[in-house]
Amino acid sequence: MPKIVNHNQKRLEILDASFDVFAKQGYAALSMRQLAKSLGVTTGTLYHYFPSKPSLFYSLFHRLQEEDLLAASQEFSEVSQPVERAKAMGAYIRNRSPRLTKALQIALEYQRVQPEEGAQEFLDLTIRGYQDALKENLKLPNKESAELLLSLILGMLIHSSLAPQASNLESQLSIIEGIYLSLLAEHKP
Amino acid sequence: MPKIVNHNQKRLEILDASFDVFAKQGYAALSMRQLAKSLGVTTGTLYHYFPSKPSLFYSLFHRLQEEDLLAASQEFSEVSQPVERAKAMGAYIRNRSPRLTKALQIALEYQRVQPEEGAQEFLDLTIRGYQDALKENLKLPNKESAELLLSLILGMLIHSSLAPQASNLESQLSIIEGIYLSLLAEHKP
Amino acid sequence: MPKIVNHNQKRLEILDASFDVFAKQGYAALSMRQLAKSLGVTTGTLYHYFPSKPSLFYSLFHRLQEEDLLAASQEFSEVSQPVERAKAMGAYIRNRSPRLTKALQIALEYQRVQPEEGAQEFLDLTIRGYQDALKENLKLPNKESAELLLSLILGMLIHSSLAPQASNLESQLSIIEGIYLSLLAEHKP
Amino acid sequence: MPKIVNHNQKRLEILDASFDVFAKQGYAALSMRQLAKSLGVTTGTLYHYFPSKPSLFYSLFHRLQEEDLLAASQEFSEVSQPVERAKAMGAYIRNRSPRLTKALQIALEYQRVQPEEGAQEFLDLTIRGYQDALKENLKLPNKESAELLLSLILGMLIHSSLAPQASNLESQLSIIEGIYLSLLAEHKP
DNA sequence: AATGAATGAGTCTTCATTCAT
DNA sequence: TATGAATGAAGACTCATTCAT
Repeated sequence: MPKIVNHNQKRLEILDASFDVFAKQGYAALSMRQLAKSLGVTTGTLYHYFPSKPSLFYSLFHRLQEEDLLAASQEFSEVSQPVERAKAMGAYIRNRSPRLTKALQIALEYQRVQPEEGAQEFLDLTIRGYQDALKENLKLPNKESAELLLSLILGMLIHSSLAPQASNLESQLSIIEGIYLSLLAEHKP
Repeated sequence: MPKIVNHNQKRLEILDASFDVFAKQGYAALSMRQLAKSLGVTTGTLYHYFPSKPSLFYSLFHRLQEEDLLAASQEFSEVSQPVERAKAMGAYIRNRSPRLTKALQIALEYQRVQPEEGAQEFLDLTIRGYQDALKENLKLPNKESAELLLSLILGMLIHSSLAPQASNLESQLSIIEGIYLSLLAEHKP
Repeated sequence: MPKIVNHNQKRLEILDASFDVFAKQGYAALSMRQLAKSLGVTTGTLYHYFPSKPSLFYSLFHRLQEEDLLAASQEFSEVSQPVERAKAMGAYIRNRSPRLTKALQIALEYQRVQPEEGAQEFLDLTIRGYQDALKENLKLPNKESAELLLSLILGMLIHSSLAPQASNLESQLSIIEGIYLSLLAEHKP
Repeated sequence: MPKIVNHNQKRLEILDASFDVFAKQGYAALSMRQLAKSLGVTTGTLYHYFPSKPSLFYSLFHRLQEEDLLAASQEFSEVSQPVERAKAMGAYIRNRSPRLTKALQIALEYQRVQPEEGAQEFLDLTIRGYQDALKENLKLPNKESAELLLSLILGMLIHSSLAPQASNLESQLSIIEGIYLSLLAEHKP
């Protein structure tokens, strides 16, 4: 019984430690041996906890998404005034942009690595989860505005990842806050 | 007299034919043998025209970017009324979204594959090129709005690529057109 | 008819130009493309004059051996006094040691490259040719002393090639001259 | 607990078993696959113990040289009379000539395979090691005579390897013994 | 639970060689 | 005669994975 607990706990430790390594190197360029070395274990140990490389990667992705959704709903709920919500949203993105960027890169690779059936469906669900969280937490009037806001956030992250020199997160964030408020306004009167 | 082959033209043919294959499989998952087979040549031929797999990939990326910038500047210039420009922009994205998505995926992998110095700089320049094209062709009032619009477009492409079921391109496009017009309006009065 | 003459002449030009390249790079490490490039021709041209890489190499070796034997018999004959012959021998080795070393390296590789029957026999004949030339030109009393003298020369070349810092050609040459004279003396009284 | 294998010992076993294979085929003509097959392992195993083909070859060469120097100093020390030392030397060469020849061939290829800086220096040191061993064990009067004797031995080995039919090891050995004695004598009075 | 030795298929790349022009 | 495009087998090396201990 206690073994099981430790087993699961160790699995999670491995996943958490793998996040940065995968984000930095990418799935294909990171061998199981390198990953093991980075974590200070051996390949045998990795295979003791995960049946295969893809499976480890999927588990990592699932865990990420769990955590992110949880964090999102915790962080910018509890704010009632639109203007304050707008600022909370900006702060959330600003603070978490490095982590969100890595997570996005991992999601993009997840799609490539997994050509099986369920993967796409799972991605769809995940994205929908983010959208719903946005809609709820930011009290958006409809699905379309949540969709657009998510696109905008994804785009900013991709943009600044692809071309850090050509992208100014701050100036974009303030425009986004404006867009958010106008999305709210459109449906208020 | 040698076998008559226009070396440079054949290079381009190979690149053009490689586009879809790379976009579909991704860089790492596509072996030179598979690529060669897809193109109906042998690996030897590939290496006759390109010194290595990364170099082939870089050439592909360069070519893409050249073409896209050219197409962009040709397509939605020549339109004078803001509302018409907004529609032209929407049409451009709608028509080209599959190709733009592939190109974006290739750009994202380009970054991973090429950790050398010049690559990041080149990506920055490329993105700036797109931004400038947007600003010019859409007569945007300032750099910031071009930046934001590009983020929005990138985000939509990523969004619909990651989760086609959870993303409605059409509804987003009409919102984007509105945003474009309001970006214009802000600086008009 | 004149075509044939040119053909043979070009063959020889290629062989002569190949000598240094093969000596420097070694057989295995020198590709036909590299060789062609070094000579300022194309691989096609190489294959026009030689049916294969081994055959080109064999031809090179044959040519070398022809030339060397000729040069040897020309150079240190015509000297009647033992002491002068000893000095002529020393001078011959001193002057030609770089070329002789390269030729020896090529001979050693020839053996490796050619596992076919005739090759060993040909090498035996060649070495015997050198021995006979030594015996004749240096008026050695018997086969054994020619054998030994050749070993000594080969050894010096190998020695100074393997470890230039640990080998002093000059001091060895003067000892060799002494050995030569004592080999002569043993059978004179 | 891991599979119990003494890593270092297995390395040495691989090197020892590789000696004959490399000596027979030569470095370039021996693929890692062939070598692995000869040793009854897989290429993966080879690369588990050696990071690359050159590195395996270098290790082999280092090991050879270690062993040879050790054997030399053990074998023909402990003999006090010059004439007996001369015979011991002859016996040593006679008994070990096949192995010495292989080692020499490997040394010659080592030079080709390794164009890096340290290699030439290492070869110089090695050869100097042999020379010093000769001088010590055979009580030679000076460096020059050790140099010459080594050249002679190298030459005999090369000679009989290149042209076994044209070379009589026995007759040369007896001449060498004489030369050795006269080298001793020159400096005795 | 954990190790790390072993496997062998697969990767990128090179090369001798052929052949249409 | 000469070119250089094309071939495909083979080379060095890597990697996910298995398994004896």
